[in-house]
Amino acid sequence: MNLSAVPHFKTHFAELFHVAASNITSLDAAMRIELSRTKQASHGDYSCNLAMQLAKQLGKNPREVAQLLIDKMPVSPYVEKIEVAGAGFINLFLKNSTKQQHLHYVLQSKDAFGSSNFGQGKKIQVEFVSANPTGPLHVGHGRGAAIGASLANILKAAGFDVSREFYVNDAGRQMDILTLSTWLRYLELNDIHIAFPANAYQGDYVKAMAKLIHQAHAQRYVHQPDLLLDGLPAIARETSVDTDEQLDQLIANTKKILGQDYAYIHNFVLTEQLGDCRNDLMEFGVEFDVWFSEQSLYDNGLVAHAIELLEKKHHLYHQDGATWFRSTDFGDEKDRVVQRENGQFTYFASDIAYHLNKFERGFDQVINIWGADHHGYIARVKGALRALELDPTKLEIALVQFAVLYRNGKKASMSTRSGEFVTLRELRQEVGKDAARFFYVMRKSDQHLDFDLDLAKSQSTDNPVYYVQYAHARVCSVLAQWDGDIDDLKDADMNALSSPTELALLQRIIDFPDAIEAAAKEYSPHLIAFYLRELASEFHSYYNSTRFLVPDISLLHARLALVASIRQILNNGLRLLGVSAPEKM
RNA sequence: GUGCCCGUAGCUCAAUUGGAUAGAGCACCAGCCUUCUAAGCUGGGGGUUACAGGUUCGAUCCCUGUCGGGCACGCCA
Repeated sequence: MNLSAVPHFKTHFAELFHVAASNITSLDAAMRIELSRTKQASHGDYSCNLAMQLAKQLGKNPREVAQLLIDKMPVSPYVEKIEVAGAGFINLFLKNSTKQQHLHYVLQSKDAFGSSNFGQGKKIQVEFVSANPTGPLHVGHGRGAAIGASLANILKAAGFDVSREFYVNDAGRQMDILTLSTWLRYLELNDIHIAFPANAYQGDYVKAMAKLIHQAHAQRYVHQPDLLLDGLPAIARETSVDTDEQLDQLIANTKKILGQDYAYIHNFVLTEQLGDCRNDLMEFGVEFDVWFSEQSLYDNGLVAHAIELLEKKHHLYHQDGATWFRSTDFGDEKDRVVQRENGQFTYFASDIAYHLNKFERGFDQVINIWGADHHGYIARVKGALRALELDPTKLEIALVQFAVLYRNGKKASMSTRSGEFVTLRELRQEVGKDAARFFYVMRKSDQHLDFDLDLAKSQSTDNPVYYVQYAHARVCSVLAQWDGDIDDLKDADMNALSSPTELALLQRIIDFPDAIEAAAKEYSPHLIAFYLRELASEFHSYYNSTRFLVPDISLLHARLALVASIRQILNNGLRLLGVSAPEKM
């Protein structure tokens, strides 16, 4: 059996309604025929509001239109009955046998059940995390990582051709500050002490990198530290530097003193931090197809190229020695500098080049997952795309709100400038990968997340991760005690699965591909977390009410086919979220 | 001050993007282990969807205003 053979009831019914409606009137091309799942069993399994939408156009009351549609509808092999209800809803009831037969598809599709061709192989890029490689990832990056990775999995399952990308900010001033910080720590190891700037990187990881350089090269990079304070006020000799201008002066001096060796240290710290970041993410179950270097945009002349393009299209002007992009022509609040008075391009300039490059790589859709604090950049980036005559609707920017950690019911400190912040690694060590991944995507991503550390660690009914995993482990335990071949269940007679609980579970199983499709369409991984919780809940209830290992072989096989299917879906769903599905707990 | 996002049960959050009687989980109360994992289940109370208008067959969702909260407003990245 191939996947396309799995019936998709919503599209099936939509097609039937389309035929019916076409027989009655000419359909507006913009009109979408939508099927929705009902909330109450008395309303059947699916309902359609098409009659209410057509009522005005036809000049008839909605219930009348509904009946007309039903009369003109081709017969469906899956439907038990169709009813008009309420204000003009059309409710469809699936045959029990239709629901029961669906288990065959689950057991045969296995890992692929839930996947679809919704995305039609369209090329889609998801760019996420993209943290400055200047220190360890913190818990804020963790949420972006979890959401991005889950979304990429979901999109892939929904039939998109997905590319995961990490944009490495390896070109900017922050990297210079890290290089300076590391060199100063290195000098300290050589007994040369210069007051450490307050606004440089304070973390212990900087000292660790300095130590590595010292161990490998001893005094090789000491040079002439007495020139370091040139151009700085005398006070800088006693107290630490703390303004941006002074820090920039220190960086300039360092570059002069180190000459060729500056590149070595710069490259060393970049490699170290990037490696650490990659490792951290890998342990978190997050991997990328492309690590895209900002520096490469400069090296290949793409930044200059992008700015030239804007110039040619007359969207730039020069003022106060700087070059400005007239983004107010494209809906931004104010114009933005792309090239500074000192000749350096701004971060925005490289970002324009980066997005131009993304579009030139031929993606049908590009998704940026950004921290919510970046929302002010959306207008200018989209504005730049329009200025370059690119389609801004191809770029979707998904904002992720911050996660706030709670311990003992109180806010846990998030980040301070002293370098003392909660890292993603610490979070993983405290609550584990599974809980962290699940908690991060439990809420809609554009909502604030209260991350309860105690709850994430607790091995109790309250913890939604354990709740879902426990359902999986329970099925495994039952199947292990049965000790038969699961492949035999594919041929089981499912007619015995006719209790309300069982039929509800079967419908829930049928819904899984729709849940993935909705999550893909809305860029909303939390829908998968909610779906899994509901499936687990219905399973636990079933488990407590019904015995599976019964003497009647036919009944036994039918029930085991059902719980084996549930296990398969729990497994598939948890995999999308990067959460393990343990066989024992 | 200006712009964007948000306001749903005591708490944390959903609600198929305009559909039917707004749903879950905590917490609270009362029950269920001699039986496939009690990390589980069953039942119960709890709401003027911040407030006031408007749009229509129909609004938590769309529009306007008010109140309250978050974020952003650099030739930083």
